[in-house]
Amino acid sequence: MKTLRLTSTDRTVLLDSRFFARLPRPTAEAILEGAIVSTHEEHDILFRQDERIDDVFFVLSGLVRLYRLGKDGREADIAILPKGEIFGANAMFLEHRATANAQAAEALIVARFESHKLRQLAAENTDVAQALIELLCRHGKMTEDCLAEDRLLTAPQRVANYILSHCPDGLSTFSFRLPFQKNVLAGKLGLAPEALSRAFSTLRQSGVTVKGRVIEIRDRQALERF
Amino acid sequence: MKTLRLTSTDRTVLLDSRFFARLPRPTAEAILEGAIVSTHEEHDILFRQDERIDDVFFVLSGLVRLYRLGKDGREADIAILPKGEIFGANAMFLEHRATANAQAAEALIVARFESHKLRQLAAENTDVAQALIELLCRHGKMTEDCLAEDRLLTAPQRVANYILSHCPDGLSTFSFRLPFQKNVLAGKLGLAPEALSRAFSTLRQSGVTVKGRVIEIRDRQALERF
DNA sequence: GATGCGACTTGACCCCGATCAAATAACTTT
DNA sequence: AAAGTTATTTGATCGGGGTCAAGTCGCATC
Repeated sequence: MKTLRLTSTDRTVLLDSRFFARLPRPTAEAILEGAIVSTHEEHDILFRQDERIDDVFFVLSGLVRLYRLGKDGREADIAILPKGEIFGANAMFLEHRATANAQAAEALIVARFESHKLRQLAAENTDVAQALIELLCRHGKMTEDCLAEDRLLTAPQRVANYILSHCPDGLSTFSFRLPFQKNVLAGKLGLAPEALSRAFSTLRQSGVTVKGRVIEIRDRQALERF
Repeated sequence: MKTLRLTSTDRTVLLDSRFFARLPRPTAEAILEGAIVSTHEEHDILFRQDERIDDVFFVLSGLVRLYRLGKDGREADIAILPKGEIFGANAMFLEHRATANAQAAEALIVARFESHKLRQLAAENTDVAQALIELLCRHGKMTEDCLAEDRLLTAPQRVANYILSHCPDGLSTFSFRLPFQKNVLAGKLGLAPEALSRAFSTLRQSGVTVKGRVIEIRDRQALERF
């Protein structure tokens, strides 16, 4: 891990992100003040479940995987965070204890902000508080979605859903590139890699073609029916 | 459904709840102003997923079940809310759309507050905003816990966990009464009722006795090992 | 374009938990 | 307390997905 200071492109990524974009510019700048940037290799651990953390993290580039560990060492992904996402914010209000492990799912650059400072700001400034509230609502809803998918959908259905979530409305045929390794996608969907693979081959009969990381859809309706 | 006004015991339940207790009394009172109370029969639906809701709800007595519906009509519980819990708050910040169905899991009394008013208050008053933030963090963590349990634990392990969460530290032998029907517990744990029943009989060999709603533990350690 | 390694797929097998059906227990009502 | 519900348990069966073991593919490197 190497630590650096914010570059000007970093600032752009930050200020354009959902969280900061809704804040008045000076407020956002105030938070950026004192931010530290660090780079990490794939598989590096940023922090562990139940560990004390005193920073809030922001993904400048790369991918973070949040996961919990079972007693037997098995891992359950809680969330996959791409560029522009914040994590570790909930720890601020939960005794500063991380609720999950955070790992770089690929080469990664993060910015970190002192959480006591951010928390202080949230306590004084309603804009910051609002931004946090919206962040937490969005994350909460995503976790709920995940839980419901796990309980209601089979593997092929989850994959179909995932694909559809990347397919703009209206288009019936469509193709895109997976934003990460199938490995990671499997974890995100709560599946073993083998199960993801099998799900893709099941979906072949509904017009889904997989070539490396590129997914092609021939028939949106068929997927929706699945 | 019948609608009433707040009784004085209602006020006590509200003001003693985690959400309101952390607010300055006058602020709390301001929110209670204009609250409406309604009673519901078991199985009544309070609102449906994606429906517009303009209130935040508070459980005065009874039990609420939040669940999502699958395309095939199957249901997945997102949360079970006992007396003192708030729900529907996240909708305030998500276009006023409910993220799940809400149903009375037993005879129920709820208070409701106009969400635009509460939201307004949160935007002006940092105490209210803080209270909301903490609420959302707690709920978020609970959903995460649920997701991780689903992915990491077998049915008997989830049940063992649930029992342990009701067993004060230190005690090795212990007994308590389930706060709701096994039916509801099954849903909360993401199990079919039959699976819950079988889980209980599996745990019998680890010193768990079930008589109606009463659960008795002979050996805490055995449960923890499970 | 050959080589090599890691990512992905496929096959075989098995276990957990869903589902359906039926029996039993626990409550309500009367 | 008897009758009728409604909850819960138990049995039997089945399917989805996890795991382990081979392959095979894709991609980077030279």
